[in-house]
Amino acid sequence: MREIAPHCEDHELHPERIAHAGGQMPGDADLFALADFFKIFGDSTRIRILFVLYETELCVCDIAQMLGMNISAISHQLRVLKQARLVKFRRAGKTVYYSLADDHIHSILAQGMEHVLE
Amino acid sequence: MREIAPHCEDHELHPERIAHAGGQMPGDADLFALADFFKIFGDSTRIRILFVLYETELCVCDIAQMLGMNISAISHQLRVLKQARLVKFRRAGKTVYYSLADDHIHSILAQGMEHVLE
DNA sequence: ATAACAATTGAACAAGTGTTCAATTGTTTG
DNA sequence: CAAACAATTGAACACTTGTTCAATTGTTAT
Repeated sequence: MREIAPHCEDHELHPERIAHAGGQMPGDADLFALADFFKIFGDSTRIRILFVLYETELCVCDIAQMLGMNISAISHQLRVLKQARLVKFRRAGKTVYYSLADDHIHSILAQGMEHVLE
Repeated sequence: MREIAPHCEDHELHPERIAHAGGQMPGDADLFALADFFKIFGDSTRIRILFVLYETELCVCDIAQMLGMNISAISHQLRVLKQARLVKFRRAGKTVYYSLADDHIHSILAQGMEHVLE
């Protein structure tokens, strides 16, 4: 028997505010999707990968060298970024070139960085 | 003796691209700060808290009730949001009211949600 | 001062996550 | 076909993180 929010069970403290806040909220599914979306950006390795791809496409090897990490680690993170559709790729012979998926990603990175720098 | 990016040590694959990509990159400190910033949004409980606060201020008890979680869990997450300056608060007697720190937070949430919904 | 209530805090636990190492896939060249 | 190289994958590990429970702080009212 698990107790949840025990203090407020009987007397809602601010029912009118709760009604207002809950009025036009996104659904739970969308909220979870949003958290998952931000989660991708919440890792320094992935952020650094996204920024080295900000202006040009690069192969896995290039990225690994620029970040001073081994290729396997980069490849694992590229897979995450790929699945989240933040990067796209094209194969040219043995080499695979990665780049940002679309301009939306640029603007999200830019806005986030703007907030951090202020 | 740890090996890093073993394949590309001698022959950089795309030195001109690397120079281009690394040209006007943010410094490492800013990149790590940005990752930490996004990390805050990357949890469904925190995202839901931010959204119930989107239009109105609420006390801890209200939030706990709306999210169906106990007060302690909410309070812990509010501390994280407080430290990251995503929410502000005011005390009124025994009750503490939380609200979004500034309009910047609204726009980041809105832009993120817009991306998820498309 | 004592009681009651909102909220915070700390410790502990379970669950999730990023990196490494080794092995494997896919592609090109001799 | 075999060798070489870019990249991917899986398993294991250490590390981080969110929630819970219990105890504590801060405020108000009797």
